[in-house]
Amino acid sequence: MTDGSAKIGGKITIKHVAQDAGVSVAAVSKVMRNAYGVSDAMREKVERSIDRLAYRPSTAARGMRGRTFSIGVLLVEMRNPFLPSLMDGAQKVLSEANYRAFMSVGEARAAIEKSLINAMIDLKMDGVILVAPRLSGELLASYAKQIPMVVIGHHEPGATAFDTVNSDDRLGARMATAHLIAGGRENIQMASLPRKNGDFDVYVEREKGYIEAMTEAGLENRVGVWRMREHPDRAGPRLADLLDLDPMPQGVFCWSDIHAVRLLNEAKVRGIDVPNQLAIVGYDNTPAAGLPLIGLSSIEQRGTEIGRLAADTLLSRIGGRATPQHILVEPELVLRSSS
Amino acid sequence: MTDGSAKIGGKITIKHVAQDAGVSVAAVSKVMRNAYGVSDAMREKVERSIDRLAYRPSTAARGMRGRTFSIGVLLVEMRNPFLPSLMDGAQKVLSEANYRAFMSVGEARAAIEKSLINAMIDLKMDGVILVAPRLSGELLASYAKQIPMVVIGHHEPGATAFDTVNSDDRLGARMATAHLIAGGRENIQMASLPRKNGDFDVYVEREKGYIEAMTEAGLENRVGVWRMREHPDRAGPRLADLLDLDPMPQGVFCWSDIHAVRLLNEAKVRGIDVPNQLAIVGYDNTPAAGLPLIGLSSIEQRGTEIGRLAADTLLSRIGGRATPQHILVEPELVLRSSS
DNA sequence: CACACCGCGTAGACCGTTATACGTAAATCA
DNA sequence: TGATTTACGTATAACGGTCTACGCGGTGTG
Repeated sequence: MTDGSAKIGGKITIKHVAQDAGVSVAAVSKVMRNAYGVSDAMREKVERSIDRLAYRPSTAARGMRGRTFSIGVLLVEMRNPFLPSLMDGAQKVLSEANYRAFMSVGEARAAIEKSLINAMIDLKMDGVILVAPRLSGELLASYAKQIPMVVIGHHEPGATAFDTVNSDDRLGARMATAHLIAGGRENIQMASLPRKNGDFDVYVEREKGYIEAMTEAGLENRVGVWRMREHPDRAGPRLADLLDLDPMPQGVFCWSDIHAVRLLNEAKVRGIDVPNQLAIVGYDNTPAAGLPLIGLSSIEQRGTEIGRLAADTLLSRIGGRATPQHILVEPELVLRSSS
Repeated sequence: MTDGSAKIGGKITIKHVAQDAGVSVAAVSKVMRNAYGVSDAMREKVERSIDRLAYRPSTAARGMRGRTFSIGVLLVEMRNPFLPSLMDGAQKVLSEANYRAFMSVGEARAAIEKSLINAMIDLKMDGVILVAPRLSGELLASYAKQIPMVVIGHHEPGATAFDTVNSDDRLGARMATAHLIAGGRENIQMASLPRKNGDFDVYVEREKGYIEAMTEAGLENRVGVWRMREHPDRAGPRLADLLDLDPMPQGVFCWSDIHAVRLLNEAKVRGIDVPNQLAIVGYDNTPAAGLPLIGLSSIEQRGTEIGRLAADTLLSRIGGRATPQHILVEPELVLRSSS
């Protein structure tokens, strides 16, 4: 009785339900969408049939006219330890609203990102959340015309076609830098990335915060942004070269924990006294930062909160909101032994 | 000419292409599926129209009769650092075959896993890859009847309805244990998990390997499997309690780096001499293991290879293969300072 | 020369749902 | 009581593809 009846004759469809309940197909559809014009008696009949037959509507067919209740999440790349908490927050909101999230990885390459967004549109997903996309703001806007969209990790408060949710990266960087300054340090460098085309990337915003904090402390002439190469085999300065500077910096603010952890390792291996000779603060408060052997001070972005807000924002955009929304989440400085 | 024509009148469909090329809708469909019965002349005409109009077929509509060229990947949870390399391998194969992968997270809860697999079926995805699902083999088999399926991290070589790809976890555990024994140690414990319902989980297989290696060395009476609680707030022994045993183990083989790294940290914090007083070997060779400050010996599963094989297997299953396939990938011991 | 066959292209049913238009009976109003 | 409205169901046209069946002109075969 609980199941088994569904097996014979392949997938069971809305027609079978209609037949079983002795009503029209349209009636069943109405019940499911709880549309206008169904009596309590009919609703009950239909609902009984639905779970007697263990009926599940085909999302694919649904997509041709109505909603699919699925939303796409485009991730830069999977290795970023910031993502799990972000997804936790988003999933919670989405699943409560009966939506399912499907993620894809863009590998930080624009061509792949484009093809994946297209694929999500073609699957008739109801909306997309993009995390730190490489695509230009212009291109994002053009996609946003085709599908409701929220972007995380992309600072473009002027965008009108889509919404954004971000950590207040500038504030976070200021907090980190100010903390290093408060420790009596003056020679403080920032480890960042080579400037790419986009002015909307998070590290750009963090650089601004670093510079602001230095300037406020009257250290504007000590500002130094160290743009390390991203891949070992590319050209450009290495992260570890920071330690060979003469004089060696008293403090380093890293745009990301990924690099901060590596720098901290290198420093300790070289026998540098952290934090007395060199203090380090990272960004993201990744799990590795919290390991006692590492003990890296870092900025907590509150990823779960960001994910939650992004999902909320997307749902309201799907619900019809047309006025853009750009949210900043206040970060937090987590102090450990590295500073 | 390059674009812009597509804008007016909404989404462009197969009809527009047919009209533009001056052929029937069926003809366009044939060209796209490169089905039998199209002349070179027609193929060319149609293809020109397709990219003149920047036409992309609706996956949703396609799903109602044919393939969607999308496959679903169900992940246990996102925090497992083994996943990115796995996905790298799978993505490569899939994208070469013109498939797109969409991931969802089951949060290690059976109910969520079920609902997500259903969602993937309802989206008419062409196949699914499950990573370390919590579902029983029986349930997996019933889903496998509805959709081509490959399971990773689930040792059930007797399964016929679906395929499996796994690291040879038993061998890996033997290698790790044998290495600890070769260092002259006899009191070697294994840190594992509480036994759950499934006998197919990877840690069960790793336990077998550990016991085999101990037995082969004549240490069968020294076998000790330490089942730590999974969450801090649950009942059961803590991981760190291993260090309070009297006598303290000379070596610990951890079923996963996640725990090995924590144990190593705890040991060093307590001032225990690693590896002389206590040697540790983990499993997964996660990025953290490779940090100089950590230096954890670990078993490399070769996730990329596993992902690659899983995708290959799935594609051949989609292609019609009916005979089950169960693949084991040989792991590798990576030695560092912890052992 | 009648016939089967092949290559190419089209017509149209079909997939499973949504949503609009419409019919009918009961309830409300003047 | 006749005229409107209201409530509830159904029929049916989309939606955007796939795929089977078939038509048609040209070739080879007996």
